[in-house]
Amino acid sequence: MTSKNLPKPSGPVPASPAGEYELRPGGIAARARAAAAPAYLAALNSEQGEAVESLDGPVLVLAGAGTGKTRVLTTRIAHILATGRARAGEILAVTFTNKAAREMKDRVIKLIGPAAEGMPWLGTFHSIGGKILRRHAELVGLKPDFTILDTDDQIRLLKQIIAAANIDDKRWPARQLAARIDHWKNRGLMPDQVPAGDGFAFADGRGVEFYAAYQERLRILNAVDFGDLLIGCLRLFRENADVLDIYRKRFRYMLVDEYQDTNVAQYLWLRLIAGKDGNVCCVGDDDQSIYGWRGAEVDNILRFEHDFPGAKVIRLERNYRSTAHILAAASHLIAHNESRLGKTLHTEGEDGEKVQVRGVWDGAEEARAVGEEIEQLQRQGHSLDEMAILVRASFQMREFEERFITLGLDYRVIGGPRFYERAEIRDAMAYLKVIANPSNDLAFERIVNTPRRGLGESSLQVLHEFARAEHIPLAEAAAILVETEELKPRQRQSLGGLLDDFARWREQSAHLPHGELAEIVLDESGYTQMWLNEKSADAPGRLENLKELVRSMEDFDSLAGFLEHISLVMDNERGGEGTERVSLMTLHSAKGLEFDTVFLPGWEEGLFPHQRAIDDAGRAGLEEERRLAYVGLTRARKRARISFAQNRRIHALWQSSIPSRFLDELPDGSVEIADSDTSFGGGMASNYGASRFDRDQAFAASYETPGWRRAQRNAPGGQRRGAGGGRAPVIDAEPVAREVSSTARFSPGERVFHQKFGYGRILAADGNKMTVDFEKAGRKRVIDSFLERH
DNA sequence: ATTAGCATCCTTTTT
DNA sequence: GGATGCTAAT
Repeated sequence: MTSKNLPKPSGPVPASPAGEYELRPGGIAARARAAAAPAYLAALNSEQGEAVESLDGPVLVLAGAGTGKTRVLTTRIAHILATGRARAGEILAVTFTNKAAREMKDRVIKLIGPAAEGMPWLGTFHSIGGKILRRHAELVGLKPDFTILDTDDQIRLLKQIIAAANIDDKRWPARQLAARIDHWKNRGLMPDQVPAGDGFAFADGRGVEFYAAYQERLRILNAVDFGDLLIGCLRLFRENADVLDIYRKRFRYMLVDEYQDTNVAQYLWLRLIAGKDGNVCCVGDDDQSIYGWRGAEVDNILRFEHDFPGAKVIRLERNYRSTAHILAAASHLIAHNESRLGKTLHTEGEDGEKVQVRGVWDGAEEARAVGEEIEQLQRQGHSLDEMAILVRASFQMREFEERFITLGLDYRVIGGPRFYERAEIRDAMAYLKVIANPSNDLAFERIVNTPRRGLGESSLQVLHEFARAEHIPLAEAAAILVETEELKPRQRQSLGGLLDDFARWREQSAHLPHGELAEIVLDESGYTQMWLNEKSADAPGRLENLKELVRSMEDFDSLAGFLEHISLVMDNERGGEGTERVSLMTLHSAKGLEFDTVFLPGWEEGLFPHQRAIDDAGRAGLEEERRLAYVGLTRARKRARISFAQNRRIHALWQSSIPSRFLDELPDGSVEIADSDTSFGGGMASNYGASRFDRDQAFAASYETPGWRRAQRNAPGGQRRGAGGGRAPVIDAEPVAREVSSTARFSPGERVFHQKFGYGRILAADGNKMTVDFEKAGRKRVIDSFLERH
């Protein structure tokens, strides 16, 4: 541990900003000066301490799972403040999510008191980017009150652009273009910087053209999308050295959380502000990089020392979360990755239980087994809050939910559609946005005919044409048009009524509390009524959400403040739940969380690792999947339970599956095979053990299931997989074209046997998909390779 | 303007 | 299997 950066134990606090900086009298700062080492430092181990105290120059903290990453980050901030090296306003601290930002702020406050309260530059990349951009909006062609579009608005805008170019948006969907543009923005590319080849990927080379048109539209609307919050800054900084200079001087210390998740644009942004040798501290874990598919560049973290010459790299390898067995399993697994900086996690804790692996017949049995185990743990006094099921794909959740409902087991789904993404919230917001800013065309368009006012496409068309010709916002165009005969009387009246409503609401907004205003608006617009009339099952929930929205508005003192906040923040926090619940979520959303017991179902080839990941990105994709497995395992403090099913229904088709290769990558000594006595005789679970551990053969090759034996029998050499069965070939790390059996192996009328459904007769064949009328199970669609002639 | 029927998609998710 | 989104029909 270095101590050169420590404040001199009893000497005066460093000069300059320190003098201006004061904590509460007699607070921690005072004690820090008095004591040899401040209390907050004493709580750290030596590596953590070094990470906190290495304040000068670039530092990369490689923080393995459960090694106290957040503690380092927050203590570092506290340390900077307490030693008077910088004031709160001189520290830039960026995170990816608002949740992480909030948590960081709370913890700093806990460490050194409310002095941290006013950290204006602690936030997400986007919120800070937005803040900077707003201050200098004119320099990049925007007005300071620009609106931030979300994905939905973005797509509607792109649809218009595609339609305007007379392109079939069926063949070239706006979603796809949005994804492309997003991708470019993630890499920090403006339309004129997109590599020539890239543009051809959309609509025969018009992608870049549309990108440019989209940016132009945004500028006219005085709007930006999420990506612009960053690349807008890039442009601002590059074109205005003086502005960049302001921030370079201001941010004496910079901290970045989850550095492995940064994309190129974020890297460039940071690099511009920090320079080559700024006091930047990036904390991350290359082994937990799981967002490559949305633009994160693992390379950023792998190349850190190269990008910031002379950077100090500190590894945090002491794990405080998991038992030795869990840690061993995770470490052994992740060691199979090639692209990594390499860390060896260790713990001083107990061995604990081994990681349990269980083979089950199908998804239903998997859910049953997990449910049973949860109930058993519950009976032993374990809290449901300390158990989680982490799935690879969200469709896997359904089976668990169904099971838990029949068991009466309380569960909560984490993730899913965010509160503010729900249609009813977005509609309500659109009303408020139009009130706050009449020239917000996208918001106006969204609600002009919601609820139905007879203002359909043709009316809107007229509005659009007029607005465009006159270069005025839609609402303004509407105000003029209602005075004319352009529209049919009914439309004219309806639109006029709406405009009058808005005028009235706008008038009221000046003196009414905005919560109350929102209520009035939702009521008088007929929006509430619209949902009351709706008889679908989710209508009551939507009304509930609207109430929640009104309630949450009361926390803000101005409508504008609320709108700004909500476009960037608003999480779907479910506050005040009293009951204990099991958590159900995807592996991705589990990052950063921890539980005593973690269930990891669905470890099957094709599902996990996911076939698409491998097809799209080959070895890199596989490695990211492996990191996901690593993230999953390291969420567990005491118990990790993995399972795989032999049969799984994917897109309404039954497929038999091969256990995940990741199972083979777990160390024997830390894994045990669960004995599952299933309704199917329980043979296979122990066979799994036998083949894997007793005979010490390549696990998959000796895996004994009826389906597997059959596949082997069918193969000419009795060895190669997939050779004769017409089934998908070995799922490999490299992209592999799926074998399609050209000839149907069965014809209608034939009698067949299926492992799961028993005997039946072929009704129809569609490629390799067979419709079979089973004697016991009824009519099912199955893949031909799971059928046997009988 | 509303709605039924049809095709198509189906990994992960934040801002 | 199911959700979603568009077309065509009323």
